Amino acid sequence: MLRESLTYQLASISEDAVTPAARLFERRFGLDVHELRVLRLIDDQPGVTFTMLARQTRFERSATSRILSRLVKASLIQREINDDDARQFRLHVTPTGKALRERADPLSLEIEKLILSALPQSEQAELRRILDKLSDWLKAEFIPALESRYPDAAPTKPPTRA
Amino acid sequence: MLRESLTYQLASISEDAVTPAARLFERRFGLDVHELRVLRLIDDQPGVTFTMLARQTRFERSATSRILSRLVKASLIQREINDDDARQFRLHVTPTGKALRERADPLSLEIEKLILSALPQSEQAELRRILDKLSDWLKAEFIPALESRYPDAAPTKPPTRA
DNA sequence: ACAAACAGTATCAAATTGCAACTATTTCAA
DNA sequence: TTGAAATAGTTGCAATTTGATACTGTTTGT
Repeated sequence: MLRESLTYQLASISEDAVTPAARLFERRFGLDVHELRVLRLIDDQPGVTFTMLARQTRFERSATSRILSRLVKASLIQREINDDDARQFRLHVTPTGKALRERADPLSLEIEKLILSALPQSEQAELRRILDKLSDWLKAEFIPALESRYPDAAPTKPPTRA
Repeated sequence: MLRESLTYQLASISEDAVTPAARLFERRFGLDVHELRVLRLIDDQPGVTFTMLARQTRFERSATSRILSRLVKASLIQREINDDDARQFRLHVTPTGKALRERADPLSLEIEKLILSALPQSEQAELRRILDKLSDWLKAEFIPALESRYPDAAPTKPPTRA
């Protein structure tokens, strides 16, 4: 009988942790976690462009665009055309958006502290260290390693060029 | 600037790890990770009942039922009515299903080993230990803890009974 | 023998996704 | 300087996924 896989365990943990917390954020701020994440990304990089943003969100461009529209409609984000290149928007968080974020961040930190309260201090730090290492490795090296061991793992779409 | 949240980091890791591997399983075995998981659950508990199974899958009953139907159609799982209670099915993996699982398990183990190759042995063990602890705590204590600190985190549906 | 509860499936509308088409602007080259 | 190709971002649409509800068949208990 196979031990529960690491990937499944990670997915379970994140789901168990995220789902209940997400409901709380939605109740309090009217934003789901995706919207909140986009708000934060923009706030941390005032003037980002849509394309830059979409690269960071890990959802599709179209999904990102729709989230953005909702944030704009809610007056949390402001789009303004870039003087240098009128195809681009520069994105900014409005004062309302900043105020919302300032209320949301402490709650995020509290919840995170609550989750980590399952572990002694020493293990909290250790976990973070290990996860950082693991995510760096996954982003940079996992896919190449996987595809070199299992050539059939490669995506079909962009193959070796016709 | 808020550090990337733990929950988000966990979700990212699991997605980065799962998505490329899932494609491989689909190619090789024609099963997605959910189906494979259900197959394994049944194989580990021959004769489970649908309700028991649905409790373990963490998807909805209707989703579980659909997955099950696909597995049955593919002749990997067999449903037979329970003699004691004809409302229930007892689920069994067919020989075909067992054969498939026997091919899939080694691949799972290899991929897991590959992912963990990012870490030295000592940290691999440490990670597992900490994650086990964390997931136990989340399953048993997180929701109550969250709801007692933030009463508005409670689900709306089953409230305090009218 | 009949009402209520239970196991599991099927159905259908709503939400989500991903792709491709589309508009507007810029670039570059003839 | 004009027009083809590339780029930024949005929108429409079809396909899939989801979730709730209804439904069938069986059992339980009175």
